[in-house]
This record gives sequence, C-alpha cells and structure tokens, in this order.
Amino acid sequence: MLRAAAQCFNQKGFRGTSLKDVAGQLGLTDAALYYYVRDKEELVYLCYRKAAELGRTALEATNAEGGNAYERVRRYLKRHAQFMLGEPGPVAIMSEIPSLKAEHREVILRLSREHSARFEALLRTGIDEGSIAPCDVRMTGNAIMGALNWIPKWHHGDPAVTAQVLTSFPDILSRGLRP
Amino acid sequence: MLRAAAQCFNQKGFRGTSLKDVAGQLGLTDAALYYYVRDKEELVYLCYRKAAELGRTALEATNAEGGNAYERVRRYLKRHAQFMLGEPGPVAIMSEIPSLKAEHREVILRLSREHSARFEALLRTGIDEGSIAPCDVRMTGNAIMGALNWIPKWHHGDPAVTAQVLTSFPDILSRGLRP
DNA sequence: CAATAATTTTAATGACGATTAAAATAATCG
DNA sequence: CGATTATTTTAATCGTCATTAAAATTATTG
Repeated sequence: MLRAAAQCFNQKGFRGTSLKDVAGQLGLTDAALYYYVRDKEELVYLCYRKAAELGRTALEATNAEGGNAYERVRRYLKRHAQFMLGEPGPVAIMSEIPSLKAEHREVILRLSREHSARFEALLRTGIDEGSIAPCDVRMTGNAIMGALNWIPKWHHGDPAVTAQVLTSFPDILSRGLRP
Repeated sequence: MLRAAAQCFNQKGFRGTSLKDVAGQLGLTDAALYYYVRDKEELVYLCYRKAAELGRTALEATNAEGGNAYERVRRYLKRHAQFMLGEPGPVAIMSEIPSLKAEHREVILRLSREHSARFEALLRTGIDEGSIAPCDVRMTGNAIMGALNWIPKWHHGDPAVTAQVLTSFPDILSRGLRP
C-alpha cells in the first residue's frame, strides 16, 4: 500500500493523486483504504516514516560492517541510492511535510534530524581519523542528502539508468571527501 | 506574486496552501489573483518557469564571464545557490510538475532538460581541457542539481546559514570535480 | 457446516477551496 | 473634473475528492 502510494505521489505529484488512484493500483476501491488507515494524512505520514526508517537502517547497517569512515560513507551512499531506486521502494519525495498534523510532522522531522546528525557524526569521525578531509559537516551532509533525495525526480525506472546510478553515485558523492 | 506563492509552497507545502494564503501574504483577497492569472495551475506554472529561467540565466552569465570550465562551474554554483537562498527568490521545489497541464509541463521539462544539457556540456568542456576530471557527466550533473534544488528543504531563512551555504556549497560541490 | 471476524464495496454525505459574476473602489488621463 | 480603465472585493456557485455508514462479500476457525 505504501509502495503504491509513494509511486503515485512520485508519478502524479501530490495534487494529482487521489485515494482512488492509490486504491486502483492495488485493485481496490478507494473506500477500502480506510480499513488500514484513518486518513489520507496518515497514509502520507506512513510513507514518509517508512522512507526515513529505510535511510536510518541503511546507515546503521553500514556502520555495523566496520571499515574506516570514508569507506562506510561510500557503502552507505550505495545502499541509500539502492532503495531510492528499487522496486521495493516506498520512497516518496517528502514535499508535504508541512501539511502533516503537528504530531506526525514532529516524528518525521525528528527522524530526519537524527539521521542527519548520525551522518554528520560519521563525517566527523572520518575527519578525526584522517580518512576524510576537514569540511563543514553540516553543509556537506545537506549537499549529499539533497543529491540522494532528489533521485526520484529524474529516475523513472529505466534499469540501465539504475545501474549507472549505483556505480556512479557513490564515486561522485564521495570523491570530494578525500583528504 | 510569484515570490509570495513560492514562499507559501515551500513553507506550507502544496497541499497546505490555498489561494487565500498566497493572496493574504500580499494583502489581497483570493479572488484578486484571478486578475493576473487564469488558474491556480497557471500560478504554479509561472513559479516553476521563473525558477527555471533564473537557473538558465545563472549559467549563461557565468559562461559569459569566461575562465576555464572548472572556475565557471564554481561561479555558477555560487550564483545558483544565491537565488535559491535569496529573498528575491520565487523558487519553489518543483514537486507538482506532473499535475501541470500537458502544454505547461512540456515547457518546464524542456527548460529543465536544456539546463541540464548545458551544464553537462560545461562539464565536458572541462574534461576536454583538463580542468575537470573525467566522469559520468549526466550523473554528476544530476547529483549537483539535486544538492542545489534541495536547498529550500532545509534552509528557512536564517542569514547565518545563508552565508554558510554561499561559502561552503561551491567548495563542496566542485571539490569532487578536480582532476 | 455454522458462526464469527476480516475485508471490500456501494452509495451517500460533506467540506473545503477553486472559480465566477457583478458590484465597488481606485487610478489614470483627456 | 468627468470618463474611462484598472484593480479589488463581496457574495455566490460548483466540483472534486475525502470521508462515512451500512451492506455485501470473503476468509477463518471451532
């Protein structure tokens, strides 16, 4: 369901997707969605949360595998790109955070901040240990996350492009980090 | 008007902004907007087009100033960041392209493609002349544009941050291009 | 199979916000 | 100033979804 919704949002924009569209993609009728979700707002919220959790997982898994910070960043970039691209990806660009209800918005923003903080911490580790060149970690993190989060904008499922992204992106985004 | 609209879109999301919101920010009533614009759709379209044109202008102005490709890229990055940040910036994240009417959507997509192509050409020039390291220009362009376009997501007007972006971003995004 | 629970549909309802028409106000210009 | 044009407002209207309630179907389980 989240996958269907995210796909609709990315494809038709938020304005353009009605619950009927989402339901249609599942072979259901719009009213059926209300069995699983209180609200359209909640549907959006769940999509966003899922996406945030995937990002967090990607970073954690990478950290768990060890290696120096530079290598971990590279592996993380690939993992993150992977689920931005993947079929299984319920990942919608989070353009509607402001219209979430306060409670939900807080959760998403918190997850988002936590993720940024963790990534920045990783960069800092790299700087300390010398595997990454000194830089403004906040801005560097913002730049890298932006590049990743923007992927759904221009990627439309072409498998050739997918492969291209997976090989290029980690290189492109990490090359500037070398000392 | 476009500034007001873009600001609303970025701040409240598309879902969250009614014409009354946009009009309110101008000290007008919602109906007054229809004197200038046929449609809400047209308002969105004009915002997007303005943003696209600013990007194009930034790149052209930079090219006109000369210098090698690497230096031109750096200057372009700063210029582009500048209007993403600036008060005068009617720049909304283009999350609703799919719901534009076909005719308008085509214009935006064309402008967008043209801009990408120009930037990629600049990268290619740099590679040929040796000021930029060989790379997948398409993907590199996507990455850099993503980082730039994402700025409104996390920048909320703090002038200290603005300054930080302007000094850091050109460095961060161009460092990976060095041969 | 009977009975209960889970899931989906049909058929209204309702609200919000875009849009419109007509009237009112403000600006310009001879 | 008088007249014409430009701009804004007031006061409806209108559509499009989201949402709901009740009925129908499907699945589960004793």
